[in-house]
Amino acid sequence: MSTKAEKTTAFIIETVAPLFNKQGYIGTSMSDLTDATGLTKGAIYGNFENKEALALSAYEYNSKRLLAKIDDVLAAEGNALDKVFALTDFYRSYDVFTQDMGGCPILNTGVDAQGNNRLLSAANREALKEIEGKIALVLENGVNKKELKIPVTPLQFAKQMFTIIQGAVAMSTMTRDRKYLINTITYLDVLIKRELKK
Amino acid sequence: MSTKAEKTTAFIIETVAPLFNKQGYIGTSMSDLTDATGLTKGAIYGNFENKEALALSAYEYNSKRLLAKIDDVLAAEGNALDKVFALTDFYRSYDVFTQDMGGCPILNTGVDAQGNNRLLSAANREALKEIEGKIALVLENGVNKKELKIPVTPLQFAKQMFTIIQGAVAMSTMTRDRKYLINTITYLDVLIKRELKK
DNA sequence: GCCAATATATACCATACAGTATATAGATTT
DNA sequence: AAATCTATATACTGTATGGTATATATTGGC
Repeated sequence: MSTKAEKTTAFIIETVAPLFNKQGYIGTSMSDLTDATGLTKGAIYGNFENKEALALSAYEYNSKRLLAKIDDVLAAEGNALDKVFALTDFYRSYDVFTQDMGGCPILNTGVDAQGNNRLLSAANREALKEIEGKIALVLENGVNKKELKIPVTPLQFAKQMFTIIQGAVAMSTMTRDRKYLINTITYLDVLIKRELKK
Repeated sequence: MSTKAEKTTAFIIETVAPLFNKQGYIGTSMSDLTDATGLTKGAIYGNFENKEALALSAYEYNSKRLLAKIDDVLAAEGNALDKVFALTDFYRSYDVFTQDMGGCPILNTGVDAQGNNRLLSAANREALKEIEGKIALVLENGVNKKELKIPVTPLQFAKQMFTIIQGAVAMSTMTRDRKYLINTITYLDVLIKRELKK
């Protein structure tokens, strides 16, 4: 159990993840990484095969943090509707949550990797799918327990919800104005109440 | 009137705009540009001060194309509601419109330039503001002519609408699935009918 | 069709890039 | 504590980068 290497591996990932997220894959150079970590190329290449492998690990680190948080939020007390509102509540201050990640990993990597990195792009699509699945599951359970009614399939509603949320994330990211998050989530809550009320 | 230079300047911008849009500012190298245009660095640097100035021109070219199209769409026959639906209709097949641009310039540049290029980022925010303004103006005219009622200010409603639209653009871009566009716009039309009906 | 002005191509710079081979330091085992 | 194994630092590749100085076409005015 080589604890030393595992620790530095983890340290590198944690330190480097926000950089990749903020600056993109190509926009982040190896010297950015050595500067940020205080380590040398030797250390980094000793722990990762190449820049792409590190970027992928960094993305997985970010997306797993987000997914874990969403799990946590969706595990809120109460019925399915309470869980859904716990989620919208989380996204209301999503900018705060993603601050030390360097922004929304889904949006940033999803757009950045699009034309530049197939692996990252695929990992991003996977993460997206997982989030939609988690939301859909809550809705499905709610339907089964007759806590709510949905006009479409749970997955479809989840996709619709998440699209609106991600729109708010995109707009507040691009304009650097958190009002987009706040106002859109407020409106989304109204919509959810209208649509899901039993 | 040096027609020659003006022509090549325009040619360079047109040829290069989709590349910058697809690959991002840093992700697009000067050799990408010489390859795509068939010109040499001498020709490019003879027409543009540097890479950044060219990228900015390319972005302006794309965003102006989009803004002109939006103007065109919002000039549709009929009352304000007809114009709004002409807009949602345009966005329903937005992926087709942006195909030869290399994707949505607002989203791509908005996210890419965020951490890498202040000028591009500012230009993008400006374009965003203009789009919102155009939509808001249509709504305002509709209110004045008593063609529709809005529960909030025209600008606020425009921002809300555009956030949902941009969410659909972001999701369909990241997943490469145009259903996000189609389904979200369909739902948005329902919402608009509900909210704006006089 | 010649000449001046302009526009493009060529050849070159310094620097930054991702990546590697090897040396040194640090930890682990006995 | 010695020896061994592992992890990090150093020094170095070759290549690509954005940018420039200068040479060569190409153009438009007369």
